[in-house]
Amino acid sequence: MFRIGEFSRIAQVSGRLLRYYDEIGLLSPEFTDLQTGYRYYSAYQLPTLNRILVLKELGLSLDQIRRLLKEPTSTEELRGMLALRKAQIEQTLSGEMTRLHIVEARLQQIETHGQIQEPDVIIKTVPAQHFLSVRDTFAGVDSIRQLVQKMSRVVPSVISPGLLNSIAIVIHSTLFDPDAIDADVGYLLTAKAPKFISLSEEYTLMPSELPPIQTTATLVHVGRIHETHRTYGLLGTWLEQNQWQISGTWREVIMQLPVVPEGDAVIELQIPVLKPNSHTAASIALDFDVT
Amino acid sequence: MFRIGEFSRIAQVSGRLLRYYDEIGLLSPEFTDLQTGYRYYSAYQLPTLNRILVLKELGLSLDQIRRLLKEPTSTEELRGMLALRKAQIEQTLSGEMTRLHIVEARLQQIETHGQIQEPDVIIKTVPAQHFLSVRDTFAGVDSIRQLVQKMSRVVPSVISPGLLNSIAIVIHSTLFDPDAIDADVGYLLTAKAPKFISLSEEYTLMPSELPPIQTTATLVHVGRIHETHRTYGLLGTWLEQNQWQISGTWREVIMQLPVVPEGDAVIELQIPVLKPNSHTAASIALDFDVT
DNA sequence: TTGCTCCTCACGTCACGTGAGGTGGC
DNA sequence: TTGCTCCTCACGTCACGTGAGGTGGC
Repeated sequence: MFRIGEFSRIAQVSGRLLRYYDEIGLLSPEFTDLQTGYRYYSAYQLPTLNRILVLKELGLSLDQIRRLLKEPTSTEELRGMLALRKAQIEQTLSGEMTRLHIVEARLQQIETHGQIQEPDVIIKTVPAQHFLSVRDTFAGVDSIRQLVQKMSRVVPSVISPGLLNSIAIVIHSTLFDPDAIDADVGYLLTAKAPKFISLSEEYTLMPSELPPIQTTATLVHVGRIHETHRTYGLLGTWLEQNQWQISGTWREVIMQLPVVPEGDAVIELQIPVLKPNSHTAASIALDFDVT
Repeated sequence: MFRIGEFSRIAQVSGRLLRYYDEIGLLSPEFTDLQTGYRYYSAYQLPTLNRILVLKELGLSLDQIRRLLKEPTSTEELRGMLALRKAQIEQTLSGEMTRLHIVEARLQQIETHGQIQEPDVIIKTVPAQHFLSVRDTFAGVDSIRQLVQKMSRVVPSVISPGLLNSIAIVIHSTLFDPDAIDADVGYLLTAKAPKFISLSEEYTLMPSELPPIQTTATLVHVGRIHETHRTYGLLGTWLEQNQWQISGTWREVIMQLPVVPEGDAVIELQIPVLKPNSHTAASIALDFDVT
């Protein structure tokens, strides 16, 4: 019989760990003195402790380990647990790989440019949204800007402001011709628009539903409305470097119009993307050996 | 100005997260109504939030991120943080790889043998230890066993039992010849032995210090003392499969002598090992792409 | 006025590490 | 008797998630 200190030294674990395992019923000492509370472990418990440590190393939770030790556990069940665990490891592996790539890219950039100027691109999912917009082929970025300004003045007085979210632009042109931009310009809504709205003789806002996008890369532009091209450039370069494929209709969500006449707007640029297939984590694991 | 709900929807994070970031001073709303406690965020805070999310994605802690955002942070400092982070990622990567290998091996074994019988090998470090032992060339495993029995009867009456740890055997023979085993047999001690001790006319226990071992593979044998060969076999096979290299003098630590005459002993087998070089995590990262 | 949104506690997560303050064992 | 070991709380870790119970805003 060993007291906790000896047993912990033999197994090279902390006493606290042994007490904790006792507390959660994972490994209790063979005998506990009820008077003093002293725990006494037997050498025959060492294999069990070692099994626990090995399974923990594999990344199983203490709860899973307890179940493995308690019941005789069918082979099927074990296979299931291991397969699940394998999938988990592969996931974290692939996540860590991505992270490593990005960290390395940033380090690289510091070396070459001595500067830190990576754009904060966020990949996210956007849900379906109600939209109330005008579609037209605009003669330039500036005419879009003028329409946006006009809407922001007129629409809130026509529609209950509680229904209105941000102003958004959906760009349909696939080739970017600065003199002929096919786009929808309008308001994102919190609920379905009841009907169309005439803004002027020229423009009528029509209700529609924007489809959801599974993965879209977003980058926030802070600056003049008509000067988003630089930010688009950053976003495009980033996508290329991180091997994303552009896949659908671009959107711009205007979070904030300029507060003072020539001030900064805040616009979220959204470009739908896809990740092209490549190696799986499993195929890589085969030729990987640890240092 | 957005209330917390809107802002959280725009950025696709939970309200709780925003409140938490406010609480820890990472990102506070531009304005807080002191009467109601309502938080109001500005669109101009979106880029900051996105920067936080990106840095978090890289695996930096919120504390590191706060420091990055607060001070203008020198390039040097950032380089340091990223380099540290890179090393961390490579470490977890290599750890996960090992885990994946082991999980896969176990799954493989279930497929082929339908059984689970992997030995619970533990890699650990053993510290330097005081030793009091007899060195001899023994004519067989059984004569070692007899000496061990004799010591366990005689020594505790000669030396204060508080000084004694387990009985251990250090095997010097490099080639295993069952009829001529060069070994030290004796007691591990809790403190330096004051002097040598005569056990009989034939044997005198001499004090020494066993050197520490950085990495040693251990496996616990439960069974007859002289039947450790099967357990050695398991340990050897495991080492081979996991590509460890055997590197030094083997040891056996007897945790428990048989309680009844032909009963089971508990013996920890220790084989010093080294990991031969192979790919580094970095070199692998190069040809890895994520699904 | 009725929902909806926001607020502040406060506990839970996971596997222990780290004291504090007190007692048993040789 | 003096150290050394062991004991039981109980808080801390990290980054929030998840209610509970109550209130502001339109």
